[in-house]
Amino acid sequence: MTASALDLAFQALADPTRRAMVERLGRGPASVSDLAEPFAISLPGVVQHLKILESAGLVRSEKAGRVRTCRLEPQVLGLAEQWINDRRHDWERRLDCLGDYLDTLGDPP
Amino acid sequence: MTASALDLAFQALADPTRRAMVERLGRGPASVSDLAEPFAISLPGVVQHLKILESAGLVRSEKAGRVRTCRLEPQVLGLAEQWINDRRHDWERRLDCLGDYLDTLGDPP
DNA sequence: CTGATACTTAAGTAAGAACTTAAGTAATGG
DNA sequence: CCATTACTTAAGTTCTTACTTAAGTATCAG
Repeated sequence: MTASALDLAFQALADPTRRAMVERLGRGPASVSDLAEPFAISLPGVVQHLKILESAGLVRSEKAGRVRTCRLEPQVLGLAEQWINDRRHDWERRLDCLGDYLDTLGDPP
Repeated sequence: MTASALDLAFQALADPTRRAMVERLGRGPASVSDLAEPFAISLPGVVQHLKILESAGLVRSEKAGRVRTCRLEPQVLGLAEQWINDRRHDWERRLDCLGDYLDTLGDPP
């Protein structure tokens, strides 16, 4: 099953380590070692998380010399935000309609 | 590892079947059978998805007679949206600072 | 009462996720 | 050069997830 952009984005954000990495990258670019520093896990573990973030399109990285520099890529974050926003709007619109309906009941001709 | 509210929310939203269920519930309450109808999976499969949505706090359900009615619970959706929003704001603020810095370079006294 | 309907419970399986350790390679600083 | 530093690759383990089928238990309609 080829996962959609939203599948990959939400899946990537579901892990606390990966969310912390995204939080770090929100404050500016970082090397792999920088990203790894706050965590108690091995470096290959961090790199695996990074790969998941990259294949979700949330992060981009490039290597210069022996240092790989990672940066946040905000578009996909926007896509996820938009999906949630749409759901909430659906829900709010429904409450409005219900309100209108209740108004008609309490407001006879 | 006890998962946080955001872990549970993003994990729940990472599955396309569950997102479709949330989309459906955004348009109004539904029974378990209603929710199951669009999908090619078994009813117990649907109920398992529903449990995940409920324990993430995204959906609430109650049983009347033999029918369980499910509704969207928008607060946790708001929590997830807020987290994403915060990351984007961090990122945008950084670009602003960079812009200011570049302005000072191009604007000598 | 009886047979459908609407779930519910239990148990099993196959694939995926999140690590690990061990052993690389490839730049750099001295 | 040569030892660090900064990753990279490979492979193995364990836990979780997303299903499945089979066999329940309450309702409700006639």
